[in-house]
Amino acid sequence: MDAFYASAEQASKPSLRGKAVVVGGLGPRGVVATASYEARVFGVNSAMPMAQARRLAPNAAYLVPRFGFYRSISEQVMGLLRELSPLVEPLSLDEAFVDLEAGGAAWDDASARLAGVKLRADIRAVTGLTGSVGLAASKMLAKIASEQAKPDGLVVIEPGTERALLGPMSVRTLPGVGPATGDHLRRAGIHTVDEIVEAGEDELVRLLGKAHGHGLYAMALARDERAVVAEREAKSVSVEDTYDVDIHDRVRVGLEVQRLAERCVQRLRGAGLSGRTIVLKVRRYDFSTLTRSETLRGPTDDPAVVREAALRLLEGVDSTGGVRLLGVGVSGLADFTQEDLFAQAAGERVEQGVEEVGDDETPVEEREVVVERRWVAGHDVRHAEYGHGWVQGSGVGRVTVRFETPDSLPGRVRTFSVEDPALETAEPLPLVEASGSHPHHP
DNA sequence: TCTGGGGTCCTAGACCTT
DNA sequence: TCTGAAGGTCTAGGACCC
Repeated sequence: MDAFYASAEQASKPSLRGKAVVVGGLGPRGVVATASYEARVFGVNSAMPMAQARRLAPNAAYLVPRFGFYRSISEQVMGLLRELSPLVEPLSLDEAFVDLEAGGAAWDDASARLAGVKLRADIRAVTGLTGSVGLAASKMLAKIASEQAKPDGLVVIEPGTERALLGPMSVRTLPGVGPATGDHLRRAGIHTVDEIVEAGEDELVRLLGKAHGHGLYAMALARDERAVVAEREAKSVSVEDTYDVDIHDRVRVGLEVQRLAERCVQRLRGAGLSGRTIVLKVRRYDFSTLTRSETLRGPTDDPAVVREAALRLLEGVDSTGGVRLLGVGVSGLADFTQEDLFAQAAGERVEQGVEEVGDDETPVEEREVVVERRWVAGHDVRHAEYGHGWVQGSGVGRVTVRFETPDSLPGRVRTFSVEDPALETAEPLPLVEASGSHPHHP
């Protein structure tokens, strides 16, 4: 999908169409998740600090991501892909590999191109958004083709033309070559894919190590046999928070770690999983990051067990100077808690009050805070009189709403008291009229 | 410029077992 | 019994990806 989050927001909010839109974290330490093509003109790009984006494009619309909304669109698109083949490998909400041959949807150049053209039309019809398609004989090349196809295009890499196409490209084009490896290669005088081939496999292994060296050399020769794998199982579950200002108070750090542990377990349980290895992640004031992990005797999904493990790990971490990020993760996953009978028994004892004296501390997040209704910029609302709209901004007791829907003209703005009883939060509206949402072909 | 959140994979050393 | 090779597991860190 092209500039997915930003495009979804533009489709949902007519007044933003054709305008620079930046989606990402709005806090002082936020980064850009997606910039609309209009915003990219100003030099705004993914992963850029929000502060920098605001300097480059002060008049862009800045929005927080609405993952639930994007997920619902993503599911529609993935559904279209699964009609082409059972072998669909999602990479993220907005990207996936499809093995067209396995699905019988394509067997040669012409049929593949046809499938791609039709897919793009279907995506457009079902979601109202544009997607780009790259067609090639391997994952690596399909990915490169789709990059070239963006925005709103289709690119085929014809069999036999791969090496010539790849040769002059930057090493950074190849999957697995990021900033560090790119620098490493550059220092060795290797800038292009052709120069990787010239350097030879042994030299690459010497430079980058076994796995990476062999892998990259194969990629440079356009050799990529990786299969499209549907339904990859998760290997870890983690949550992390970056704080607006560094935390110095050790007690506060401990409380945050407990909160994160609870959230992590919620996600773990939600997925019907348990895990054996607990990981604590700490990013310090100077951005240095360290992890500490502990492997239990068996998998657990018990919040108390994960919380205690995380706190034990924290004891071995020096946080003087302050902490900017904390994270808790669980890996070594198993389906549910099959072999955790001992821990379960221990947990039951705890619940019966046999163990653990003096643990009357309420977990932080349980303490109900009396929140006034919060109007989140970018989120949908409904007003009793004016209908559906979205929050453009709020502050000092007022909230500004723009009244428009995906199929309306750009709407006008009104301001209300944050207490206005006529105003309520609302779900995002579908981008395309539900009726003809799925064009079925004869 | 000052760096999110959720993941995956690889490496390498320590330690243990065979 | 000693020694070494080989392999597994645990831990920490780094690179990369979207």
